[in-house]
Amino acid sequence: MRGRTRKAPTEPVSPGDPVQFGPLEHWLGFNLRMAQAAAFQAFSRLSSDIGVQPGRFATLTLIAANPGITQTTLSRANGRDKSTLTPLVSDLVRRGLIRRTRDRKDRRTYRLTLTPAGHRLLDALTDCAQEHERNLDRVVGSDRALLLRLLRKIAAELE
Amino acid sequence: MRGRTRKAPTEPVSPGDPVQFGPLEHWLGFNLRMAQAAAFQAFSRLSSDIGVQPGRFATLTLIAANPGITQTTLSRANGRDKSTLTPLVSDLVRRGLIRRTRDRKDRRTYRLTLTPAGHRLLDALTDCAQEHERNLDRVVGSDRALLLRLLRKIAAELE
DNA sequence: TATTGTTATACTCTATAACTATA
DNA sequence: TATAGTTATAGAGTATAACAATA
Repeated sequence: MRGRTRKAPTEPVSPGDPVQFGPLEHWLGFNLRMAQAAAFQAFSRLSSDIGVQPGRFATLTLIAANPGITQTTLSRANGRDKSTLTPLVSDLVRRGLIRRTRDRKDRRTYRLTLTPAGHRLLDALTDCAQEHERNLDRVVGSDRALLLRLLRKIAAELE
Repeated sequence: MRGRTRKAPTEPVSPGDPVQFGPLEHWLGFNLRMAQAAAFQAFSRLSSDIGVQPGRFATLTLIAANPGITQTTLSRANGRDKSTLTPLVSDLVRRGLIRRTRDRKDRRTYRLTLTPAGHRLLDALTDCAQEHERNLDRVVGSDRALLLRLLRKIAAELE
């Protein structure tokens, strides 16, 4: 098996030479990574003047869709440890985008909601996301629904 | 537009409650990220006993497919700065997986090749990747070719 | 005892800028 | 001057473990 994709050692690859991607080219895993990276960068460019990193977008959207959500629930919803949320939440509070209020019944938990400023910023980010989606639609055309279904299936079944 | 996805503030979301994903659910960008993360984690699990991080895989494959490639060419091939390659290459050399040899004509550049141990390790990783691809194939079924084409198109056209 | 959130710490991946050695 | 690679440094993003407050 070894050597399948090797060029002869007498043809070293120099800057400017075309690069062979070998078996990577045919793998879904690799192309999923490349497509995701390209899409994320494109969205970052679109939202660069909003003043909040694109990584905050999902967090703000989840708080908007689940007002009063707790930090632990929120961290589970996007599959990260609760400790990763502490600095993120502090940052969003400091910017005046979200509000943390203690639960009356259970004084261990905080309830998260968006402030009016948070809603305005999320609306701006959502506009970017819609423009981004229109760009993606232009690329995938009529296969959009199928692509969405396949991506969801991958996320669900590879748990 | 604001409030489209908000629940009434009288129903706070507690741990255990179902979480609303709001508009995220319908966006290709978000689902691309979720699918990629799930696929990467699945591959990490499969390759966990090989003793090299899955992120090294693309680097090793590119060196195998382009023996004698220089660090600058390699860094461009996967879209990262050349400085990010220095510690990565040092690590792979220290593990005896790749060889760095100075070019005779241009003594500024190094030529990278896999060692026999590097080829053996890449073969093992490739076996994992093939198993991973079979798992993905089982998820996407007969839509594999279309999915691959769409992912490539996204990566290419969103540059 | 168990859970919520915080803190301390560390690791990966990435970037920019200034540097060296060669060209 | 320009290029290949290194170094120093920094910033996201993530994780684990130990902890305080509360249940």
